[in-house]
Amino acid sequence: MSRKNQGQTLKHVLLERLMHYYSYLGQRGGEQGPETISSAQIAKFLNMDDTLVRKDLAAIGVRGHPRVGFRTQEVVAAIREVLGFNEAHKAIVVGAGRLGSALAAYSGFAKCGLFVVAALDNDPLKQGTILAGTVVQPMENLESVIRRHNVRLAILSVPVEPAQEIADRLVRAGIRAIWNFAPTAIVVPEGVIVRHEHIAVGLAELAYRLKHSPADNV
Amino acid sequence: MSRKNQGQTLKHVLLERLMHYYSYLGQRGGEQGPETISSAQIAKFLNMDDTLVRKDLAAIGVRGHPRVGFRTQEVVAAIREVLGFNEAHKAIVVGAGRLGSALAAYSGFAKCGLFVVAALDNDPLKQGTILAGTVVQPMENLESVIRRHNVRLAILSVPVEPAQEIADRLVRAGIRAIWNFAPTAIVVPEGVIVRHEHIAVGLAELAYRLKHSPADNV
DNA sequence: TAGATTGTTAATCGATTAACAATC
DNA sequence: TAGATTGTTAATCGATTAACAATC
Repeated sequence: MSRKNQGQTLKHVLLERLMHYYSYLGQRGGEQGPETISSAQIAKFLNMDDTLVRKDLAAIGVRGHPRVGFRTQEVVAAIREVLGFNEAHKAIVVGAGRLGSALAAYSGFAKCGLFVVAALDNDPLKQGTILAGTVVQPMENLESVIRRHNVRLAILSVPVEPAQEIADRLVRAGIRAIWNFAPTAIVVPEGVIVRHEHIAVGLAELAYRLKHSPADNV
Repeated sequence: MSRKNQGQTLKHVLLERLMHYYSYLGQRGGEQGPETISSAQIAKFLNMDDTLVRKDLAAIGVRGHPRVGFRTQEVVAAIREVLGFNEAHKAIVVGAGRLGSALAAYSGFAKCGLFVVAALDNDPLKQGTILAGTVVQPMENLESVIRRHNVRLAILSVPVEPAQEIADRLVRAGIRAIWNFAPTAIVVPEGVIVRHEHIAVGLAELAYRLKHSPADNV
């Protein structure tokens, strides 16, 4: 029952901004916070233009109120609806190394409707340990876990070498989307969603700014 | 000794694309890989327009060769130079939880000139353990470690609650840039660089696409 | 040479911002 | 009411793409 955003596909950058609004509003108090917020307040916090905030919110069907601003709850609800946070997504974490276990245990995902139902690892030492409320399972169980929990999303946090092979296995097992934290590109058939999370990308900006910052004249 | 990019500040999106070129070329073989590459090859892999690749490379002063393409080594060298990967950056990891230790141990940073020289945590159980080749230190040592190693960059991976306070301490101790993995905004004085790495942002795109993917008609 | 590929100008496209009327 | 804030059109700006001449 989407509001008014049928048809057009929302742009990547818009989705990101919506997520920033969402997390700002959450941080600001959510249910208990102020009941309304103006586009200017949001814009100021996120260092952007208030017109753009209004445009974005209009794009997902939220209407503001002159002199009052936007009702926080309406904004939050609309973003959740548009981003699909209302249908609880079950996910498995494949590869329970340091990063994988950090992701499995990350509590912020629940606010976005993401629930890690299982973690798997091929290291016998990790198997059987408790992570995110469940027991770490051997890789052999991959297919059965996916089937049993009807999982559509996999968080891939294995080393580079086995990444592609495991991705293939995930796809064969019916996984519909892969959130890839392995620092390598993986190839999947058309129709399967992949998002490559490239942590070092952030370093490009940091290193560049560090190099060019005024106080840098050694 | 930058090539020809004096004056203008490179845009965020350009920096990101440079990083993507860099990691593609690295993945493709670096030193041992093919000696040249065409803008069309890069563009195809990254799903973009080849003109944009040429524009980007021209912007950082790399010249291609008609009929031949770009010399891989020249491109790599120019990106390293522009992004500041040639001056080795020392970093500390503050908060050696799962995410922090994953970051401290991540081997991909070295290719970008980033070296983690120490990790700190206030958990006595973690103190003294080995991480990234060094001993995890108590938080009391923060200032002395920064001074001793002349560290300018801090990777912040502590819980939300103490994040701001620790950030303040980092700034007072002379840290010039903070790479913030705590899921909360932190405030720093002008002149200090902060990059907030917001992992859940990626989820916005994934959840949205999962919701709107064609095969989703349950 | 012919042809592949670059480099660059001009055209297009889309996103952001400015301006301001509408609203409560 | 007066004034704060939205909603929306028009203007601007910048980024991407198309076209094509230059080059080896």
